[in-house]
This record gives sequence, C-alpha cells and structure tokens, in this order.
Amino acid sequence: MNLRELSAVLGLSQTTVSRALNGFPEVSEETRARVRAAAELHGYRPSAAARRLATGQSGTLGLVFPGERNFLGDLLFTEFLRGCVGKASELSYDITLAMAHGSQTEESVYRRAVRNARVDAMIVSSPLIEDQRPALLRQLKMPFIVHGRTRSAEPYGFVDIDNEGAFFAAAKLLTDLGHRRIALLNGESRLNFAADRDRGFRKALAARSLPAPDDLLWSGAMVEQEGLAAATAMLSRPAGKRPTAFVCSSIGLALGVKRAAAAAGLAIGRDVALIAHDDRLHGMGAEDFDPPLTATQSPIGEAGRRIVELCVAMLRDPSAPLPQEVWPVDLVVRQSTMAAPGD
Amino acid sequence: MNLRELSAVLGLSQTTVSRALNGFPEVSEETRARVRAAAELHGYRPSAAARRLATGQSGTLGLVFPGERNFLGDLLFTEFLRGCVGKASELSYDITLAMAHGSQTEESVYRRAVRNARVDAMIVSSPLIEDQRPALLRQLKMPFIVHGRTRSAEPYGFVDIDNEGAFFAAAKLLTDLGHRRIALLNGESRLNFAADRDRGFRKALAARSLPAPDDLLWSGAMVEQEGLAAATAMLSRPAGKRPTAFVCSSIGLALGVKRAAAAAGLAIGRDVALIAHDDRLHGMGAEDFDPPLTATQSPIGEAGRRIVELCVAMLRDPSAPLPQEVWPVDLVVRQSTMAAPGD
DNA sequence: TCCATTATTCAAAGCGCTTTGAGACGATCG
DNA sequence: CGATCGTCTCAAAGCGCTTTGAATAATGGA
Repeated sequence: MNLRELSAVLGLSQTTVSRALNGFPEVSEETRARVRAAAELHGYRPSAAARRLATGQSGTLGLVFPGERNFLGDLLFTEFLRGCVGKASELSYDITLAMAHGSQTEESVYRRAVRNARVDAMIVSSPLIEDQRPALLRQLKMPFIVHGRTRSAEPYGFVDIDNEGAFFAAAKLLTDLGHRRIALLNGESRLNFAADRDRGFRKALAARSLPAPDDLLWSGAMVEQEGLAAATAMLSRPAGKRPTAFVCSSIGLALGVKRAAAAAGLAIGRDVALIAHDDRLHGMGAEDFDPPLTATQSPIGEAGRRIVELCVAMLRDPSAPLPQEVWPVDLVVRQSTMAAPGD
Repeated sequence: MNLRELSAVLGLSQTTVSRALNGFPEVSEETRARVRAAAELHGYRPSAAARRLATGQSGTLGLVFPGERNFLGDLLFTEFLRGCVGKASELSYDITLAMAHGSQTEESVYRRAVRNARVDAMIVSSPLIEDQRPALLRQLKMPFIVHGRTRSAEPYGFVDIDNEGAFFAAAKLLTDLGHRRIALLNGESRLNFAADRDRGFRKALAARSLPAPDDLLWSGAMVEQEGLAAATAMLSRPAGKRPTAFVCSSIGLALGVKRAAAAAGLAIGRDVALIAHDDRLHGMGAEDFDPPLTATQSPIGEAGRRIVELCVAMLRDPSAPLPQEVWPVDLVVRQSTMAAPGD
C-alpha cells in the first residue's frame, strides 16, 4: 500500500495524508487521527527510497571502518559502533559502513561516500593528531562529527572526553600518594587522544617538579602483550630506579603490567600502583580486575550514541552552532593504588 | 550534474545515456565510449536515491548487531563484518547495521528492516541451534544468507565451515597420538557451531571406543578467563585422571588452558597437548602462540566476503538455487601437540 | 449580511533514474 | 525493388514521496 492508495481509501489528497503523518500543523487533529488509524489498519509504510529522492536526505549516517586492525582497537570500535547503531535505530536512522578496498586510499572512500550521496553525514572516529579528514569533509560539504579531536585550523563538531584532565588527575593522585617514578603506557603516539593523555600526565608531574624521563614513557598498541613487554623492561631495573606506579591507556595494557609485576614478584596495590583508563568495554571493567583497578572511566558507547544524536540534530538545523563537547572523566579509586613504598 | 543534463550535453536521450553507462548491449561501443568520456569529464554520478526508487533495489545489505556482547564474540563479529564491508564495497553495495533497542525483540528489528524496504537482503550471523530467523525472513520474503547453519525445516542459503569435520580431525589427531583423556572447551551450547564441534569431537573418540565424560566437556563464553577456570578444574585432578589434551573452540580459551597448565606446573606441547580453532583474527594467530599452536583454521573474514558475494548473486538471479557451502577446515600441526605421556 | 481572516485541504510539479514500446536507419534477402 | 531484419536511439511513463502555491470552507468582526 502506497500513499496514493491510502489517500484514495481516505478520500483525501496525498498532500494531506503526507502532512498528517509527518506531523505538520496545518492538518486538523481529527483528520490526523483518522489518517493515522487508516495507515495503521492497512499497514502503510512510506517508501524510504521515494522519500530519499524527494527530500534529498538519505536518513543514513556513514562510518568508515578503521584501516588498521588490532585487537583492542577493534573492541573499542565495535563498542563505539554499537552505541551509534543503537541510537541511530532509536532515531530511525541507518548506519552504513564503508571501507577502503584494494589500493584505495581512505580519502577516496570518503569521496565516494559523499559523491554517491548515500549518507547525510559522517562520523569520524579515531582521529590522528594531524588528520586530513575534517578538512576533506568540509571541502566536500559533507556534515560530520569527530569522535575525539584533532589539529585543525577550521572549526568542526566533536565529542571528546577530557583525556588531558583524566590523565592529569590520575598522575596527580599518584604524586599525592608519594610516587615519584611513574610510568605511562600510552596508545599510539599519532593518535590524538594519546597526545592529550601524555600532556595531562606530564603536567601533573611538572606540578610536583618531577621529571618525566623517556624511559618511563611508552606508547604503542594497547594490548596485554605489549604492556607486558614494556612493563617488564621497566620493572627489570634495580628497586630504587624502577617505577612504583603505572598509568595505562587501556585495561589491556594494565593486564600486561600486572603480569610483568607478578613475574617480578611484585603485587599490584601493594608494591606497584596501577591506574588505567577504562572505556567500559563489556567484560573488561576495571572493577573486575584483580585487584579492582583505580581507573579513569568513560563509556565509549555513550559517545557513539551522543554523536549520532548530534549528527541528526545538525541535519535538522544546519545553521545551529557546531556541537563541541568535552566530557569530564571520572577517576574512580579502587584497590590498585596505594602510597608509594619507602625507597 | 544529473542524467538529463548529461544527455543534453551529449545530444542523446536519457535512455541511451543510461544504457550506455549501465552496459546494455543495444548501445554501440562508439556511443558508449563517448558517453563514458562525457560522464567522466563532467563528474557525473548517478543518484543512488533515484536509482533505488526506479529499480526498487536499495543496493544495501543488512546485518543485525548481535544482542549479547562478549569480548571474543565482538572480535569475531567485527572481523566478519570487516569481510562483509570490504566485499560489499568492491561490489558497490552498502552494508547497514540494525540493532534492537529498548524493549524491542530481535524479531521486530528484522520486521522493521524488511517493511521499510531499506535492504535488499540480510545476513544472519551466529545462528542458534534452534533459530527463528530463517523462518521469519522467509515468511517476510526477504532474501538472506546465514553464516553457519541451524535446524530448519525449509531450505535456506548458507556459508558454513565444516565444524564437525574440523573437530573430528582435531580429536582424531589426539587419539592417534595416544591421548585417552581429552577435554573439549567449547562455545556456548545453544550456538549451532558448538553443537557441530561437539558432535565431531565425540565421533572421533567413539571411533576409538573412548568415553567422553561430562566432566571433560565444557562450554561457555570463549574467553581466556573462562578457559582458565574450566581447565584449572580439570587439571586439578590426580595425574592419572586429568586430561592430557585439550581441544578448544577459540584461541582465547587456549590461552586460559595454557595458564591453567602453567599454574599446575605443566607445559603445553610437553605435558599437555592443545589444539584450538583459529578464526584468523588479527593479532590472535595460532602461530603467534607460545608454543605455536596446532589449530583448525578458517578465516572468518573470508566467510563474510563470500556471503556478500552470494547475496549479490542471489539478488541478480533470484531463481538460482540457494547457495549452500560448507568449507573444509585445515588442521595445521604445530608444536602444541605431542604423543600422550605414559600414565 | 458581507468581507477579511484563519483553518483545512487540494492539484500538480518535481526529485533523477530505469524501462517499455516504438521509430529510424541501413543492410540483407527473395 | 519492396519486404524483412538487425542495430541503434528515442519519447514518455512510471517509481512513491514531498512541497509549493492556490482553492475552499469555516469563523469572526463590522
């Protein structure tokens, strides 16, 4: 059943039926109710294709599958995606995924999505410190929102967490507890969030006039294996030189630290303090850690939900100011942190 | 630039231009070349929306985000999805994701996707032993392909790996090596693949007249933590009663077994034999295990690619027989298996 | 009672593509 | 030489919705 048939049944014009269904004010409530009832009765569903053609909007948001793949990156992306899809579903939007194939550059993927007008807006995830995508999308006149921030001359919409503040707070907690040799195991250094965390971390040390020596700063893939290797190296030094505390960018890294500590005969929360960032991935909560982990936490899925919400709002009112949100991050103290052992 | 403008520029009708571009035979090669050149020159891109409306096809395949979330499940889904999106991209198809929200049942998600005619076909992942979805989709007249199999009275298209054969081969290898107490750590029992693996495993034991006692058969979430707990319990028995070999449905479980063995002072490949199924997840290859793991392996991403290919083929020729593929699974022997220790 | 408003409803024109059914043009055949 | 066939191209009719601009009915004020 299509609109024409439905309006024939009702003895109304297509215009009126369309407006009644879409909540336009110039239709009397009585008529609207009648139309709604008939639509329901006959199981009328407007054709998405026809609406797309008529409105020029596709009701679809696009997301590009990250090129590189790693274990935790995939988990984070999936959880973020889950949030996006969940909220999009509530708002009757679709999410479509794109991906570079063959020798295509990522740029061409964005160009293609835009040219084909298959999406109304795009979501940019995992921004690098220097990321071309905002400039590209702006040039292509494709609305977008970034999950995170990046260096960009021009303004753009984003939702980010306060990575700098979170890692400042984490490191400050440790310095307040008397730790003086604190290691940072961070995400890959070209990713913007890692740079922000690094900055926050350093500021907290600087506030106490503590050094941040290179050999206590590590960055790389945020998985257990890597954390284990990095922490093992750091903990292999003599007692007076090795770190008494670790701040990690992921719980995966924290697991590695824990294993490295165990191998060195050290216990987390007793000999070594540990704080990690917790993205609230299912099955990887800081509270499930042994011992329960002091953590900066912020649900990555929620960011996905919010970004979709903002994309839709942006499409409804393109003249509104660009959304720019920085979410505060909770620092939850649990059992993995303790006062620094006397040297 | 749209079709009308392009044909005006060329001095041809829209019909001819459309056909030239879409490869219809009744257009001379000379004209086709001219049209192609002009389209390229003016950067003409057909409107997806208009094409959808005219053809009734959306050029989109649908996939429903699995409701339950677990660590490895997410990784497998993501890798599968990556394969789907990659191939879809090559074929100029879109993949859109749907998800139940609020109190919606999963069924209603499928119904909604179908009613709104937003997808041409759906991909059904992670089928249960008793899965309603094939029947539902058939009833809704929505083409679909299942990744895996399920019990269903009616025929349906699928791509699956030979889980039964793989686990038969794995268990047989172990019995051939003289193992008599072999444990199986499997995926959740309501999932069809787990049932298939269980069957293959049991057949191999039965072929040697070996028992398959319940206390050596475990199933649950396929993550390290769970594997550790299950294997620890099994290995805590006296030497003559504990298993000398394990077959695991995932490398995550195998990691758990390894840790349990280590805790019991046993080494994989020396005291305990270990075989796992390897879905070829990036960063979790059996060859990266220590020791390199004997494994049944089959890339889950390839299955995604193939399914998309088959979906598209099915849409192009709906009268073709339903694709039903069962892929053989390689058993690659590495260093984690050895002859059974003498009791 | 009549005109100016306001509240409802409508007819028709797209949106940009595919596809049907024909027409035009040479070439081939009886 | 007219009839028959291919080959190539075309005009026009949708696909099902939104939206513009106008018409009609209902209401209120003078």
